[in-house]
Amino acid sequence: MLRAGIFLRDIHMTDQEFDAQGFARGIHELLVLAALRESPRHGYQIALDVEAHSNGVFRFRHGTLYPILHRMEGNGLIQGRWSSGKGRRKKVYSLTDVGRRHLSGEADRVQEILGGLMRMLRRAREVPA
Amino acid sequence: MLRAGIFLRDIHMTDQEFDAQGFARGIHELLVLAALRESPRHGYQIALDVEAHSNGVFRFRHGTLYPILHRMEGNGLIQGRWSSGKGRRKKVYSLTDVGRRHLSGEADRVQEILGGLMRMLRRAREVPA
DNA sequence: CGTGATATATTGCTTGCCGATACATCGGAA
DNA sequence: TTCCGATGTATCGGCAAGCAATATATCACG
Repeated sequence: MLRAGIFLRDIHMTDQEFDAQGFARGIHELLVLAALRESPRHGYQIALDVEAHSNGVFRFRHGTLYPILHRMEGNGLIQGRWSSGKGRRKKVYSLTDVGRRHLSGEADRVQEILGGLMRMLRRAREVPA
Repeated sequence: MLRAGIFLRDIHMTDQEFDAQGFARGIHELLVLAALRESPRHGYQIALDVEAHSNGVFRFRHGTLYPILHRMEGNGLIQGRWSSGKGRRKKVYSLTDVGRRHLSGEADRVQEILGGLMRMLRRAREVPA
């Protein structure tokens, strides 16, 4: 595959590479991390939060959210504790230090990719009739 | 799941919904459509184009690209013709009318989703130390 | 007492990317 | 001449992951 490209000067600006498979996963993880940014929340609450804050564009299905939470807990990005209070049992997740760092790091990374997509879309918008 | 949300006024602005599975696929298809926007191209050329125009951020693997092209041809988004000239055999793809409409439609749709992600990331950027 | 919201969890189906592999042609270097 | 890398298209199999369906349980309200 061609390695060079048109914009040789900028080629070292970013060695980010787009991983299509990881991207969707990354978005979901980012949504979770962002939801936990300010304060700990339990799973169901995260789902409601994300949906509300995104005007319903982003929505977690239960079969999606919980496996993600478990995976992220396994990765050490978040930490869950069963709430000791009375009422329904709920597992409250909070950001770990790793998760916090990951949030800002990935935010930069993804934003750069989104920027590239935006540029691409702007060009695509100029479709000849 | 909660249907309402904080921004009731805007709720009808977009009934776009984020489909994580379809997103990665959609991005790839969008890249192909955008590459064919101006003139027909064959597969290998599309891969080089996308890679060059994106500073190497977006890159098609062969095992990814060709199945996608076949799928899109099956969907009627693009149309392929084997080049009749001499030299290596190559299949030249061009946008169909459906593909052209799909390009502008999806471009709008995706841009709106990207906008939402951007906003989310900006908020995530303000991570408390 | 039943329904719907809250709350967490698992299983299995399906989809899709991508590494590996295969096959073929062409130009240039050794 | 011979070999290698780039060009060019194609398929298969492994693996990851979302998500519908399903199960379980508590609580508020009518």
